[in-house]
Amino acid sequence: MRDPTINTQAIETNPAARPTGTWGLFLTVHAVLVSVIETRLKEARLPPLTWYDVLWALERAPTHKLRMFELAEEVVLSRFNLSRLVDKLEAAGLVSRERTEEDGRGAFAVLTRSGIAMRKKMWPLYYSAIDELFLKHLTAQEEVILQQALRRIRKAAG
Amino acid sequence: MRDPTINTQAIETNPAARPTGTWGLFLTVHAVLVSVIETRLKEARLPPLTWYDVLWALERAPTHKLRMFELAEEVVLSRFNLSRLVDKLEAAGLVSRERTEEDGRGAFAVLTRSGIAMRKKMWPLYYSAIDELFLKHLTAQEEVILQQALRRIRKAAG
DNA sequence: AAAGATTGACCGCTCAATCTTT
DNA sequence: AAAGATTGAGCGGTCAATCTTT
Repeated sequence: MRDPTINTQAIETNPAARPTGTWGLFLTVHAVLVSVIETRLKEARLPPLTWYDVLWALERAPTHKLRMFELAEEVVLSRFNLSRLVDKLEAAGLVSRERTEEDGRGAFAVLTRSGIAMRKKMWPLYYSAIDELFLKHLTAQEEVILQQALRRIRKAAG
Repeated sequence: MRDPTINTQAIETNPAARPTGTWGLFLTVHAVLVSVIETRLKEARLPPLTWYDVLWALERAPTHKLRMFELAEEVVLSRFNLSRLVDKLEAAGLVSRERTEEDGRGAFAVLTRSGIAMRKKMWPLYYSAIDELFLKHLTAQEEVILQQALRRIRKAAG
């Protein structure tokens, strides 16, 4: 007997279609919004979202610096090749590297003043895009529900 | 006078933080789930999500074929370089190309039997991942609310 | 000239290999 | 041997230039 939790018939005729289905919508909305935001950042001659991700992770850290492996845990967009991403931020003067004293292997990424300034410069555009494209279309109640659900999903996925 | 709709103070001290905030959670959940699903597909020696996207777009089409520009509209993940993506699917025997008769410029991407078979082969793994990682964590009511909200957001973003 | 599609060049992501220190 | 980080190779995405047909 087949697994009763899965209806094969329905599965084959009604897959995660692009326009229909909650998951399909989730993928589509993500793709569209990120694309629009990246375009706006580019038009304003500002760095991409991945840079913001790193800058903000460092700014949240107590001393504005993190070990590379700690930074990798905080950053979700492009967790790999962090070394090279930090290379670029360093070349742009937004972060600097610091070798650790206690552990010869270790390296810190440290936020510079320019880095703080850049994140603050990016934020208004980023925030207004999030607000206009995303938050404005949710009622307060919907936002609470969505946030709870997303937290649950994230926790379950590890 | 400053734009009263934007509270600069709040903005600077409470940006779209990674762990906090609905938008940050949205980004994180997307990144984590897509990553897990891609890993599972790879482990099962199945093609990536972008291929599924194309295959399913063609399968939805009445005659299992679409003009390239039509396909570009249906597909959301990687809308650009569709030519090369179709190259790969063609090399794998999952789609074939057909020149149009009425318009010498035109080209169709046509789903092959192997293409249909491959989508059907991918779907159970894909579906069970969606179910386990995403749908299972939403109540029926939450899913309805989420779907409505996402539709609204998508419509507004064009 | 404009539409439809392909190609070339560049950049970013991903993974495995490497190097250093513990 | 294992942890921390960097480097090299290859793949995939992005944009502009190109080619053909209308």
